[in-house]
Amino acid sequence: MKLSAQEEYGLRCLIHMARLQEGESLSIPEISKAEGLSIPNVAKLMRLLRLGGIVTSVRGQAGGYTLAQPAEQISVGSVMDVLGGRFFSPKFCDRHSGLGKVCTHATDCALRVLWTTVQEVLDGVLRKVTLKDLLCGEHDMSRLLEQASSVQIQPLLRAKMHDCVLPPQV
Amino acid sequence: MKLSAQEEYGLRCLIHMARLQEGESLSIPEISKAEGLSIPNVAKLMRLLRLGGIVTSVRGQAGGYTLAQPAEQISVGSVMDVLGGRFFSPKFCDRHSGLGKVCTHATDCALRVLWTTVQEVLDGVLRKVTLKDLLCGEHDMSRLLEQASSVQIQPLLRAKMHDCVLPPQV
DNA sequence: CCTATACATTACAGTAAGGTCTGGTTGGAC
DNA sequence: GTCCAACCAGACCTTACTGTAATGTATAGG
Repeated sequence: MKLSAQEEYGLRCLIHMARLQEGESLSIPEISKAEGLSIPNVAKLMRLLRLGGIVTSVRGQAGGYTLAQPAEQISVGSVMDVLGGRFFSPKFCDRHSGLGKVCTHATDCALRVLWTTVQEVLDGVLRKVTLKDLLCGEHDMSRLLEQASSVQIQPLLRAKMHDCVLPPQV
Repeated sequence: MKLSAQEEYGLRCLIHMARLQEGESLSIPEISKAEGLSIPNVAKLMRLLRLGGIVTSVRGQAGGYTLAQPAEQISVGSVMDVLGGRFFSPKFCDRHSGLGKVCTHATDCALRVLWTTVQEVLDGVLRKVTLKDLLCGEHDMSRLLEQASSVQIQPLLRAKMHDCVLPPQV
């Protein structure tokens, strides 16, 4: 449950692109120089982001990368999904059932509810912060986060609970 | 930023131990059987938890593991720290400065504020949930999480901001 | 004592992720 | 048409994570 290098570096590259004016673009060497990352590494990150639909590229001598949408419409959450996957995906329980085919707690799992909630809380914060928000300084950033961090996820959880058919408690 | 197998499996083992009565203990083979994990893997997980101070062990024929504290005093957050490390540790920026010695954004980094906030939000949820809470069913769990997920972290953030000496905005 | 049981420790193999390197393709400039 | 900058793609290497194996050590019971 650690922040990964790809997530950090990829977002840093995007921050530079969010500063561009209409019609401008950035090449891989330019991003590399600005961020202090190797050219091959930037190329890989930008490819990932292109495949994820976050940026678009133009080839050729005057080519480069631009954001696929305006900076204020790209959330940090959507970028994180592309760069590092989700904290708790639906496939997680299938892939971690231990030696048996199904998890011991398959029918009634308090952990699963916990992880789902954590995922919702994360989404609540990360989907409210856009690339444009990251352009301001630390100080302005903190103001935005005060709002985003007090997420109300009760309705989401309730809906989820209704889908669960619970066995009788022993 | 994914939930790791160690975090999931380790917590599952602890859930079984939280069900023990005073004076009882669980051996590695017992945990292994209950969770459907291999004996060596359980041994590795329990060793980690012992080194982290979460459980205590007794050797010998009548040995086994017990929780180091009552289940209601062990938070999921403290267990996660032992099993998978923290989401955003202070060392992160040092280790991900790119090719240069210091990060390009060292002086004023909106990302750093974002990650710090995410860490606070995670702690807000995970430190409020204890092993004892995980013993109940999914339904009861969701009630607890409704409270824990509406965290107020503003005071924490404000304090953090005061420590930052910000350069003048351009 | 001696033995069976159970934890402790170290080393190792398989797998996935992060980064690098190389050759290929595209497209504008001259 | 030729050249070159820049993107594109895949293979490759290094590192960390995950799970396994084997050996050592401590305690209870006969």
